Amino acid sequence: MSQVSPDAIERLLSRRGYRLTAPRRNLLEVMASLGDHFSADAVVGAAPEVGRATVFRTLRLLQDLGVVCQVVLDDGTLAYRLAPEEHHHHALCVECGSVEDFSSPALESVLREVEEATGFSVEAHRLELYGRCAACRAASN
Amino acid sequence: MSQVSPDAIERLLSRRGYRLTAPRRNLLEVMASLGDHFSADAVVGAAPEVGRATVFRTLRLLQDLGVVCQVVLDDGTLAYRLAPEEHHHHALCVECGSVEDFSSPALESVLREVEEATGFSVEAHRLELYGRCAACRAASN
DNA sequence: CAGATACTGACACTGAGTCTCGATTGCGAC
DNA sequence: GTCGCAATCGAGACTCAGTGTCAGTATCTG
Ligand SMILES: [Mn+2]
Ligand SMILES: [Mn+2]
Ligand SMILES: [Zn+2]
Ligand SMILES: [Zn+2]
Repeated sequence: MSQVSPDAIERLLSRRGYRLTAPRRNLLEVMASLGDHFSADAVVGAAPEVGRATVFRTLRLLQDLGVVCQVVLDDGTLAYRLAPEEHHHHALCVECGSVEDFSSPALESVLREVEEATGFSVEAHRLELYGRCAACRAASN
Repeated sequence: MSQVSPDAIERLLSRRGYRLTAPRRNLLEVMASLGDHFSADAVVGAAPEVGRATVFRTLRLLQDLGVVCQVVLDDGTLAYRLAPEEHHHHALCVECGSVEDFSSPALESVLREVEEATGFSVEAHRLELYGRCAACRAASN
């Protein structure tokens, strides 16, 4: 469940047969510097040397590799996030804007119950929580 | 958990002090005719007499009233849906494209456990399932 | 170090949603 | 009924997100 370093991602890229290009290295650094989630255009803005199309291509590639995931904000817009390769969900703080990953075996097993009850076979799912993080709650006690 | 009729929504609008205008009536009919979920532009296309801005304004109003909800498709794009006012989630069939609502008390109680374990206080959440519906599974047995 | 080809960047394009502002219109008051 | 006026509307320009094309460039393999 730990953060993936740009370095490790570079190794993953070449291991999978993708080329290690300057734009890709560049974008990995930028994303790591942008905090816990970022919009596509924030990346574009922070990497002026890299073309727009390349930013979107790279975002998609990294999603396919499982090291970038989408975050659905409360208004429905999408953000992106360097994320652990494992399955996880997001808890978004509406006060400070932070995103935390979490996973819950109990939750996954409830989904299996839903499958049995409804006949729907779940191949993938997405769960986002919106609320206030522990730090913000402590602060405004 | 039942479908909300255009008529009932019209009554809801005036009860809340909103005007019953021709564009609003028109859009409610159109949405009811568009099936279980639809894009904003599908509504625009199906209601040529109504201005684009009004379509988006009306979508937002109906979301605020709780009779339209967002559906996050598997690629992250948003669709809309005339939906029950109660809290619910979506099961999207990747084969036939249908959307079904469901709710699960067990799931909600797991979220309360997550709250206690993490200190994050959940004010809202969003869960979408992607898979194959019972009908499609039966068909391609 | 050369060649095949994966990758890039400029640019034009689509789709989704917002904003402004002058023109309409629904509806409560009379 | 009709009057007044705030609520609403429509046109259109604008922003932001993402895609497709295509000629040029750079990476990796041999
Ligand atoms: Mn899960
Ligand atoms: Mn729920
Ligand atoms: Zn917070
Ligand atoms: Zn189906």
